[in-house]
Amino acid sequence: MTAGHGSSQGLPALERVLWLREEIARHDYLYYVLDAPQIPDAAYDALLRELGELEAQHPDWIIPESPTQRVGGKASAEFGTVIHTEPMLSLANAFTDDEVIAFDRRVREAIGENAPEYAAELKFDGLAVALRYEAGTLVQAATRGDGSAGEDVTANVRTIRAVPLRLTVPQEVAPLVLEVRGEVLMLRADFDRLNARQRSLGEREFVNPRNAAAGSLRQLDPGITASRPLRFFAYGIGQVDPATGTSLPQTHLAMLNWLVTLGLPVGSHRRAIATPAGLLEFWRETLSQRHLFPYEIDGVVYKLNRRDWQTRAGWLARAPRWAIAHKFPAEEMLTVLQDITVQVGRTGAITPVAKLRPVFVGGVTVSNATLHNEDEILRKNLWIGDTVIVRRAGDVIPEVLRSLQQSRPADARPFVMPSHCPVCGSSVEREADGAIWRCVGGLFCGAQRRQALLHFAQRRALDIEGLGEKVVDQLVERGLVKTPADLFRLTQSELIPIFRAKNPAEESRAATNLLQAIQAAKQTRLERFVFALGIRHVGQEVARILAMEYGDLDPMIGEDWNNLIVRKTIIQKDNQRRRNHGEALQAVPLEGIGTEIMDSLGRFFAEPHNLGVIAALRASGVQWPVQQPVALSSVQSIGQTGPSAAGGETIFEPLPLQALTIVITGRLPTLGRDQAADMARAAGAKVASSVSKRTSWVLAGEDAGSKLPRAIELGVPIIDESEFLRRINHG
DNA sequence: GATCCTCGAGTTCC
DNA sequence: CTCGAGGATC
Repeated sequence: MTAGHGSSQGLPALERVLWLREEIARHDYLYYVLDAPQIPDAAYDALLRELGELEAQHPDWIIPESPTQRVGGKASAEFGTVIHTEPMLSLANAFTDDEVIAFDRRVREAIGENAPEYAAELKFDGLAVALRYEAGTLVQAATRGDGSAGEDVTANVRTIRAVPLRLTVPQEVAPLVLEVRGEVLMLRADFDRLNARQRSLGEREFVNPRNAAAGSLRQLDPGITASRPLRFFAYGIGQVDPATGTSLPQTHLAMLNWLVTLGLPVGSHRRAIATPAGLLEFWRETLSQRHLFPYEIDGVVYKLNRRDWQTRAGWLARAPRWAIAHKFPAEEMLTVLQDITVQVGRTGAITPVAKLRPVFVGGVTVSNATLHNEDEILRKNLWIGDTVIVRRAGDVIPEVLRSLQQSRPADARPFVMPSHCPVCGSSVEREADGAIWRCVGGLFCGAQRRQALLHFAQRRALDIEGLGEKVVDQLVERGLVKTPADLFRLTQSELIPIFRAKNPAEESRAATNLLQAIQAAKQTRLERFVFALGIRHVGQEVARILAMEYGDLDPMIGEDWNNLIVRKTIIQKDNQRRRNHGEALQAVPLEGIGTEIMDSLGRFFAEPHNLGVIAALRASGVQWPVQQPVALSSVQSIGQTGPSAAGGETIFEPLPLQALTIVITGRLPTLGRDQAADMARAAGAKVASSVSKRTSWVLAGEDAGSKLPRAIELGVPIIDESEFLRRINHG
């Protein structure tokens, strides 16, 4: 009879707790993995409640893997960073049958096998995450981030009931380390219910299940995540310990089956396919069933099934060569073209814009779409009032494809290009055979002045942080700013009313910040300044060439541009002759800058108003380091025809990327794209903006666009950032 | 004059 | 990202 209180009552209770935990995990498995629940939700909730009550009586029995511990955890100030030991790669995309057939051909060539088998599965439209299990217990969850490092979302992922906190194998035989990769998403039905709840609470609704899932997973308070109905589906593995690695299933599909046995949900629509025709058939079949799946999918994925062949096929920059995502076509929707308005751009270009009855397409609501120019409207035969087909081209920009002529209403009317600028009333003109109408108002036109200011302040120009559309509109409206030079005369008291806020301290802080940003922008570089001026045909590239060749602004202003046009034309004609005769060529001034651009420069610098603005800017303290003019044109390729540099007193150390032309695409893991471009140029390379057969190689990062398939098509080598850095450092 | 390669300019939604 | 147009070359 000694103190039996704890043990006599405790032991059966402990057994009950252990049994409840196992039972709940079993029902989670039945529900989320096998999609075959055996008990009603109410019975499941009763089990969970009973467990909670027992644990409340015996807090020392609580373990982190208990299903009651999914909810809760405390909110954090920010997410930690997780480095992915094995980078989380993205997949190359295919949009057409031909691209899939080309993929199959490349795979067969790469592995030297004629009839490889593929695993075909769904491409979930959610967020990629990596789950790390150690000895069978979930220890960490991370988002993909940029592929090499993501955010630590462990507390949030633990609340997702489809994610097992323990793998369903005895601890002794569980893998030491197993990183499971998959997608977190929200079912369409759950999404609808969540939005209904948000509506009734007066909270903001989510635009689509993907955004809802992303927003829910990135909550700093895991309690909120717990209240959101998230799901998880595994589709692959990342890091594993060496022992597990050697005993993994041999094929991708077998590995997915193995993940199921570990208690992980895997999409059920998957199969082995032997031929490219079979892949295309799978795609068509899945597309036709798209709306039967309870979640959103944006395509299907094909992977080489045998894992040893995957290794043999290898990796290409940041995507595996042995897998491809075959995307579904952009969704097309019908809506009404309610009106066509026009916008006035920086150069006065009048651009017609379609005003659409808002339509939900490709995951967002679209109400505007550019129509490019008048000819485009005529070509597509669009009338105001027409029913039109809209889609999101690529993955972002809305596009009006065509109108349904048969349903044109009686009161439909054609678009008429306005004869006068809608903003300033100046006349609107179009060059002889140009496609674009322009307002001739120049800086008299408010729209052009506004755009000129925005251009001046933009990141690639003087980079004035905080000077965006709203502020510029206010400044122009209040008559505080007419030219860029006026920006540097602004005072604190003038700015305060612009940042009208409830709290006066906020106002003055915002004003101070803007003044500081303007102050900081005074110290700039010549190429930025020349670009910022907004001279017609002078973009970043031309501004760079000019800055290099002239070293300072005054020689540009002083240049006799009309004369240079004539001189350059003569030299080019003469070079033409020399080329035919095999003679050495003369250096051409300002390579890449022809008659039109020079004419534009000449007219800009001849305008007293422009010179006045430039003078005022410099007087306000805008300055740049003056460089030694570099005669770019004299060192470029023309000298190579003969053995010219024979005598050789001056031996130039060749730069590591000398004479290469490279193209940069996608998001690089550590470098900014501009940063990488500067490094490449410093190393002697030319950085081009599009891929051609003359491109030496393409530096590709995450989410590379159309340049990557183009590079593959042209057989241009593709490298990633680390290889890029190696080449820069070691030549 | 034709062709290929680039760059400039404009753009949507959150 | 896409289209239009400038520039170089044959």
